[in-house]
Amino acid sequence: MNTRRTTIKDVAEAAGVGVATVSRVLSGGSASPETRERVLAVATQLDYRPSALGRNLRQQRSGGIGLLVPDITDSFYGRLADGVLACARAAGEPVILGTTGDDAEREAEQIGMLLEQGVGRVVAVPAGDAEIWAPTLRTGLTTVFAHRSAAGHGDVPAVLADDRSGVRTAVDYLTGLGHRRIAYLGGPGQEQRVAVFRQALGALVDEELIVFARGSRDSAYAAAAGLLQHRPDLTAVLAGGNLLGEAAVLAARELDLRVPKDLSMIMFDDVPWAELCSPPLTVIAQPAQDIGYRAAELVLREGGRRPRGVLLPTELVVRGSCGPRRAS
Amino acid sequence: MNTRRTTIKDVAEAAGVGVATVSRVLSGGSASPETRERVLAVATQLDYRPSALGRNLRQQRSGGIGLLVPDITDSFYGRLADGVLACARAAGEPVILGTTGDDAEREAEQIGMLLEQGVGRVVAVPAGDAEIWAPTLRTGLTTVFAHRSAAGHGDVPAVLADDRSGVRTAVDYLTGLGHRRIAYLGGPGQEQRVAVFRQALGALVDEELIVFARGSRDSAYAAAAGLLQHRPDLTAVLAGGNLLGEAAVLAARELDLRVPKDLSMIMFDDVPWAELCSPPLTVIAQPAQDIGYRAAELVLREGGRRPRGVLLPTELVVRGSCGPRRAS
DNA sequence: AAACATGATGGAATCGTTTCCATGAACACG
DNA sequence: CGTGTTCATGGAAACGATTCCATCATGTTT
Repeated sequence: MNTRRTTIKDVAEAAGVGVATVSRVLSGGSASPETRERVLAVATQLDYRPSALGRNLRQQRSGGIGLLVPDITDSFYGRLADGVLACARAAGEPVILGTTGDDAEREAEQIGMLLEQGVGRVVAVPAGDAEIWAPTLRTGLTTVFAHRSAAGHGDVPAVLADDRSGVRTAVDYLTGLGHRRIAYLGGPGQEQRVAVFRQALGALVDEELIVFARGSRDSAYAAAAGLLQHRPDLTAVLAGGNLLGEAAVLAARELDLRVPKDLSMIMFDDVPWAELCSPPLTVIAQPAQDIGYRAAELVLREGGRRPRGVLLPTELVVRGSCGPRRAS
Repeated sequence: MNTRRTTIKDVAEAAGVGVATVSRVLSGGSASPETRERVLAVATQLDYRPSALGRNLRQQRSGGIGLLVPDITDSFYGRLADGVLACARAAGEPVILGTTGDDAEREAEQIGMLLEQGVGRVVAVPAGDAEIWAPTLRTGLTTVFAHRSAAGHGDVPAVLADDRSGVRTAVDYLTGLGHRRIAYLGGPGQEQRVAVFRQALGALVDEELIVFARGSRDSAYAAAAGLLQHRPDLTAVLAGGNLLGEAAVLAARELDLRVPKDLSMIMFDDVPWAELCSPPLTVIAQPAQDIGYRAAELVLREGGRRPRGVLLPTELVVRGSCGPRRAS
């Protein structure tokens, strides 16, 4: 099969015009109505599709948008990615996906690859801190952070859920139910949430009840089990993500703790299975898909100056995993 | 900031050689040891990264691999994508992700974009049938199907879970428990599974108990609820995916059916929440991640001829959602 | 009617890389 | 010593698009 791609040259020849004219017509430049029509007709007839390769090389950027998430297996990031994809599709741009495993080094590696590919726009859930991002930002990479911003963030726009309000609501709800010893089970990059947690809890804060896991399921389970075993006196736990929540449910079951009788639970991120769980989990819903969509929108808006950031609302969804403090 | 990228020309100049030599050294061609060393030294010192843009244009393909899945939000496809990403990362190749929503038209659109980007390799969960894929295959796109092959499949290699064995095992298990009226709740592209289901069930098959949903959550719920309401005499249901399983659990709960007392359930695809569910769901586990990894491996092996396909084993994981047939 | 503004048009340069080909040096063999 | 072979090397073409710039035609103003 000798089917070479049809190039702009073929179109130009078939339409009896120069390549420059074809390019102009196709990218909306000025051209006389009759030429435009002829070129368009020939182009569709020949089924001409401009090669992104040639264009990219010429204008020194590949148009597409890079997407860096810690773990595409995590339902939250799956939904976030879906939002980015939806926006990118509307704009006709391809999305290059990479996972960082919440590891700064791996993140740097992925950024290197994106740069090599000529990608000029990135939506990222940052793993490294601002210091690590600074050099790559200086390369001219248009960046928008999603879900969390780099610690000590520079002026990179970020699309975030309103963690502050979410944590406050959760803490208020739990203290309102009479709970005093409330634990926070956190994941990578949740320093700010914890700060708010401390602040909201005030005098009740107990540093031993603040525990961090790394990104993996194993790590989450270990942290949850350790917490519950080490401090059986706690009566409520706030899990900072669906992985952490899953781990907490598992660990509680393992220790024969009854939810919500022995232990009240709130989980960040509403996932479909929260309703299937027994008891159904009370959660703080985050608009993951919106976060992705808005971030993609922001990163594509290259012309006008971008707002510093967007804060999207969270919502407490009360189901059945929280109850009054148990009599101790 | 006037920081132009360092090009191969800069390296050549700094090393006192021609650009051709630099290119050869960097891509493993022949060169004298001392030149090679000098060029390498200069390249690292200048932090030179070859631009994929130039290379791609020259060799008419973009190296990267395209990944087309119905829905990145679905845990199964998330894991599949993770496998593809892992393999691609090992090979240093970028992955362009697109979602098809199990819609042939949208799939065609995504393929068009990939072609435009010069992508020459695709791992896809096909939505359209073989007839739809034929023209794109003729363009020279190296394709590997994952999870399912296009109906009336041509000679495209495919990496599949052993559905046949999975369905048989599930049916055997349910009939062994005494069930006679067993339903299949299917999703897009599960014709082959249903065929096996019919075959395994033999004389027990009841066409009314075979129901299909489209890809969405709503559609899955509608199908499940409709099935359970219309045929309250059925005693077991086999759900063809985690979305379908979720819908079935929800619908059963809505109708106050007790699992497994009133209704036994088996779900295709083991997801983390299957264990959290109440009762924990008996499932047929599929190696989603492996499927993705192997598919990527296959699509990257361009030289040697590829095997026609790979079949990966499934496994019945017995939990608590199946019981003996209820006394009717 | 001359001068000038406007707009359509095509040739050619350009992006950064790979690869073909010619050149020249070094070396081996008869 | 001459011829042939091997090898490293650099110049230049090619890939397919965009875009600068010169050219030419047309219409407008003085």
